[in-house]
Amino acid sequence: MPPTPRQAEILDCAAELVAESGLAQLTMKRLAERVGFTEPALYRHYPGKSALLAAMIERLGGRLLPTMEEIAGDRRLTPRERLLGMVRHHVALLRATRGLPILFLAEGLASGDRDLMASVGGVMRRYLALLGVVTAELGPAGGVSADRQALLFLGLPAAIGIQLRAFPDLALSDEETELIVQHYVRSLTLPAAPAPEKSS
Amino acid sequence: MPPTPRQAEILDCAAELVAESGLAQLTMKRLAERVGFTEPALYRHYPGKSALLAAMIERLGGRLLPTMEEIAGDRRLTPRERLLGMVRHHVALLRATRGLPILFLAEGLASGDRDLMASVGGVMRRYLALLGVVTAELGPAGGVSADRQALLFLGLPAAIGIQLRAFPDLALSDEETELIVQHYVRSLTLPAAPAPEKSS
DNA sequence: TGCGAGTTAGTGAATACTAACTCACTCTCC
DNA sequence: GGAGAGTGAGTTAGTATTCACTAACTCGCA
Repeated sequence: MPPTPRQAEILDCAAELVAESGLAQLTMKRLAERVGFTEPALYRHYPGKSALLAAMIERLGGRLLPTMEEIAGDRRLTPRERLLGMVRHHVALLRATRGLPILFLAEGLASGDRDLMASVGGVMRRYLALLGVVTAELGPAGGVSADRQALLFLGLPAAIGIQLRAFPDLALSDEETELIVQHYVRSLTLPAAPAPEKSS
Repeated sequence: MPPTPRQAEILDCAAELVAESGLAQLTMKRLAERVGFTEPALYRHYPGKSALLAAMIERLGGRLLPTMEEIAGDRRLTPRERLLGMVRHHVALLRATRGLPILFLAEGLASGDRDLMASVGGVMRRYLALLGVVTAELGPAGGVSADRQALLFLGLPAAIGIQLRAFPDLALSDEETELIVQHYVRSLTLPAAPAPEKSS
């Protein structure tokens, strides 16, 4: 069930509003104004706000997951290359959407809304599973099992997302971003690293 | 201005409520019930909700920053050891509070509330500055400048926080956590890593 | 007696959602 | 081809709920 043209227009406006001023500013009234008609008209296109949010998340997932699956399954690439490609794509999506995914996650965490967290969590779990498939090929590193390592590759996108929304003054250029992504994935996929000195 | 005993009691209950069911569930009414009296009585102790939230954040900062400063300034330790200690302490605080810091960050991001984001951002900036002091001693790594590297050490706590609140079923033991922290800091502080193969 | 710390009862604003209506457009039947 | 029914998509006006916050009171106590 792909969105109708009108639904797509609504989703576009909703994403704009959220990118501009956060999810709390996405009220049905403000969204209707942005689209250019009145509040009750929105309910002709979506049965309620949670359906609207779910559609937004599904749309984001559609921009994230298929490419992820493609990269994760590309056996011409080494596991390291695949992880690099996956993190790169995730970060690129974050930057292109001004941190939209992390805003949905933030809203889910802050509100405790079950449905919302189920939508967001569903996408994230599939993402983590894909990472886990690839880290499994690398094997455990530093005593950390493959599926725990997958969590680590969530770390950089999370940090980038936080920077985007909370510290826009620390903006990273495309080049800096690419360097950081490479440095990050490269470092975390080294076959063996020397043990650090014990801390007190 | 340390909190009065009654204020401390209120802050305790507020932290409990948030840990249990998210910041959206922290209403003045529910908080009053939890403390054991009625809503208007709260206003005898805090002039409003934002003052209450600010006090909660300041309290969290008080549990995070002094230890951070101590570790960052301990010149008996190598920079790697200091970073390890700082990340370890941050992660320990997250786990002890069931992800409280990331919930405040999430609320700030989702709500777009200026005052709240100023409180949260203030603590985070001081944290990032301390990390930056230490990464500066390490010098640039993989073409990433010292202050950009500081962002990276936000990545693991962020990932751990997300796991705590969004995927409690993936809970990490203390031992696993310590291994992950060590692996993470160790990997990201290697003096030089071989370049990864270029991805298409 | 004055004050700190509670109470009851209530206000106003914001929000998701709804009821009932209008109106243009299309399809059908003659 | 045109009258009439049905429908999709908008409108105005309103409801119920939830929230932070307040006014005005009570009560125990130094």
